[in-house]
Amino acid sequence: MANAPANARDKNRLNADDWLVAALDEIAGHGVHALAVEPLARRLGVTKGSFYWHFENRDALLKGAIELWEKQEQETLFDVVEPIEDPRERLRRLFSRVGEEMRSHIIYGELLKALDHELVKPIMARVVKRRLDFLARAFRQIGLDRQQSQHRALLCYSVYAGFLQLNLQLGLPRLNDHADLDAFIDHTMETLIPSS
Amino acid sequence: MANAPANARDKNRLNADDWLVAALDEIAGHGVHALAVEPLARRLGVTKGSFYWHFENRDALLKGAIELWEKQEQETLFDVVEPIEDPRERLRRLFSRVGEEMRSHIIYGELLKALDHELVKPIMARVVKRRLDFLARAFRQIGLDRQQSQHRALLCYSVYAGFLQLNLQLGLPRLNDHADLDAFIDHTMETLIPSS
DNA sequence: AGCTTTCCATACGCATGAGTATGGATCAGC
DNA sequence: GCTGATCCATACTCATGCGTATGGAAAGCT
Repeated sequence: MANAPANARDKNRLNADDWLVAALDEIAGHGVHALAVEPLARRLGVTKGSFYWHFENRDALLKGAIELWEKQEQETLFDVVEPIEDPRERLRRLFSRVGEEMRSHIIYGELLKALDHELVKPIMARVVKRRLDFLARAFRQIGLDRQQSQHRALLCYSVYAGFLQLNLQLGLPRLNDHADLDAFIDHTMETLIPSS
Repeated sequence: MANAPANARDKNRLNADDWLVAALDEIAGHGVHALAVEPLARRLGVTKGSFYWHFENRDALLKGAIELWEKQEQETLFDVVEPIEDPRERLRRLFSRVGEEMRSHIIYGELLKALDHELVKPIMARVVKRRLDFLARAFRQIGLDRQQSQHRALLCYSVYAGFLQLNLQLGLPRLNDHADLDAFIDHTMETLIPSS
């Protein structure tokens, strides 16, 4: 009875969550296609025998890892930004998040690159839809009409997705130090968030 | 003497260019990581023996394919857009290209997803730099200062890169038909290209 | 103490893909 | 019509990764 106490690490044995966390590390470090059970087992100091006790197969690990990320993401990001009443301030807070919580952005960037995977696509589809709706709602509150709000939301989110790829993979020209990154984010907010 | 007449297909034997074209097809269809010589050989109706005659290894094929794409891309896109004098019109022409020449965009999107590959990164780095400079130059001519031009260029290019991922992989909500896509592109141009 | 559940190691089989070695077939040129 | 270059098939080796089968050790319960 009672759900397993999650990350217990009783003696030095593993549970499913340990594998999920390690899987997210691997995704963050080398991408979805690099997520393989044997290398992961080596990193955890065990063998495949352990893995196939906790999971049905590799896809189950991948699915669990992504859903864990989705859960953490929704808690640590939207539950903080959502309650802000002023829509402009809410958007600004959201934009400035790009310079923080790197791990989550990195994982998202890797998931974006794996959208062709049949397991990743549906999960990401609902994540993207939720975020687009969130953005569109804010622009709606600012005063844009329905169509403009949806377009502006997609525009903003495209910036986010594209910037992640360009900035994380290539070390974008001149954006190494934090000051320039902040300047760029400011420019982006001024351009994409209507002021009047 | 004289360079081999490229795509000659003399009898029914292959040359290096045939492999490069097929490689780009494979990249466009299933991404860089799916580019493998044995499946490609099957698709071409030959065996690996043929491949290793024309190429040193898989990396050579990948490198050649990307550079072929880069060459075609630079010819068919920038040589057409570059000569337009009015910077705003030049940018608009560039933006509207997103709805055309899908194959090239698809390949670019796949290359974006493979930026972690050591062979892809340097090539894409120079492609991105060239395009960012191109964009920044246009904004400079419109009247933005140096910093603003660079920021706006990066902003535009992030939109491009991100939109590719979202639109090509997920079938973005509501943007199925061409009319909505055009409307979104119009919205993007109005937002990102200064009017006065 | 004995039994059961939980977690993991070992040792398989199977598939895919890279790369090599070698010989056969075909075509050009003399 | 012989020769050499070109293009490709066949047949390997090697490495990696998935998934399974099975037994063993440790922990918990009774």
